[in-house]
Amino acid sequence: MNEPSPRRTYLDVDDRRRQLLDAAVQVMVHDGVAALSLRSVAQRAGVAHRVVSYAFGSKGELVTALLQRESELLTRRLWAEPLAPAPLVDAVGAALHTFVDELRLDRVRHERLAELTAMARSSDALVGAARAEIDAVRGEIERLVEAWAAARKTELTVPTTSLVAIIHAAAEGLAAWWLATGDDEHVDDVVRAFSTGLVGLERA
Amino acid sequence: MNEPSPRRTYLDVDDRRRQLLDAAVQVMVHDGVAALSLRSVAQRAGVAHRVVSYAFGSKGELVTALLQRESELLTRRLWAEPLAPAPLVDAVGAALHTFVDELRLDRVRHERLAELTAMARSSDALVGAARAEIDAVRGEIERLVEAWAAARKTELTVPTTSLVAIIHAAAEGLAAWWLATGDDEHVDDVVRAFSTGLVGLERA
DNA sequence: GTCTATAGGTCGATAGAC
DNA sequence: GTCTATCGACCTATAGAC
Repeated sequence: MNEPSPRRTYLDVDDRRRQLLDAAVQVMVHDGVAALSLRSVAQRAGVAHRVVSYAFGSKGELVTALLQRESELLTRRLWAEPLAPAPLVDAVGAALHTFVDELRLDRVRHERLAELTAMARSSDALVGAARAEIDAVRGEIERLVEAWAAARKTELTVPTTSLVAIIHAAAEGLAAWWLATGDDEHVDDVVRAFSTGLVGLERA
Repeated sequence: MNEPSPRRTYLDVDDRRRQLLDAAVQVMVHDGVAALSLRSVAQRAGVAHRVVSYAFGSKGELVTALLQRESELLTRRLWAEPLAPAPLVDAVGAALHTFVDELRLDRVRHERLAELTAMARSSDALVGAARAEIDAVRGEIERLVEAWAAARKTELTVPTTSLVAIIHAAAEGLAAWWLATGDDEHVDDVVRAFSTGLVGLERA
């Protein structure tokens, strides 16, 4: 019944952390953020729960690391594609479509990250990480916009920060609305409206 | 130290529930969703924690009732103003400004409701309530759009459901983006872009 | 008011890497 | 032999249920 030789596997702390974060993501996706605990993560990873304490020091550190890694990874994925060197309206419209497609590929995971982020905002210990996530998103969008502007060689009629804020808000809206409703039927309408809102922001 | 006469106050179950939900809102706003417990709510209301069990049966029922009441109340508040009988772009732009103003009046409370809703989506017991919240929002927007259309006597170039989805997504975006960033400086830009996206949806 | 389950945190011992 | 990572056991606080 019992294993003949318990054969411990020894990992470097950094590797162990990565492995445990993978396990944490699985727990979160499968059973929800509320199910995250030292024990559930340890069980999923096949180690004693003490190992999680050892690797992260405390649950707070685990959640902080999880939020950081997930938000960075998923944010990068969502904004991986460069903006096409086309008129602003078309470029952003295409980007928003790509954005939704990316959400679709890992719907539950994005949903759970949203939950984790919402939770983080009301926690003194995590509010910093939530703030960093938002800054990272803004940064990614800014990067895309600047690359696009350089390729297009046209001028904006508004400051870059305004355009970034608009695209950011549109993306948040798309994410929140689609994750909540799953309304595939109206995605095109919403994307079209959001991109149409950009007319006049680029000087011909 | 103790009150001389403990003078119990007896309340009808419905009144007691209302009072406890008020207390729950206070706990949630003051200490976050994670701090919600039978005991914290009871303490805030000044009753024995057993009373909360009696009134709601279980914590799940308490949270369900809380989510229902909060989402209905706040949704109604956000969409209380009728759409002005003006061109669609202007009417929706004004509505979105009102929407943000309303968010501002009770920022933390809206933030916490968002957290509660995100949590509800991954809970089998609460997903129904979360779904109902979304339907209620859609219903409110639909009501406003229909009243506006009746007053304007113009036609839409898209189905009503499309316009509702667009406004809904815009509102979600505004809420998520503004609650996350608190970026008052760019609210006007975002609202302008979102309403500009509606050009052409109304037949002149 | 009490019981119990859960979960975070900690200690001593040990297996395995170097 | 020493150091690091691992494990199981234990303690305590919290919170839901009865």
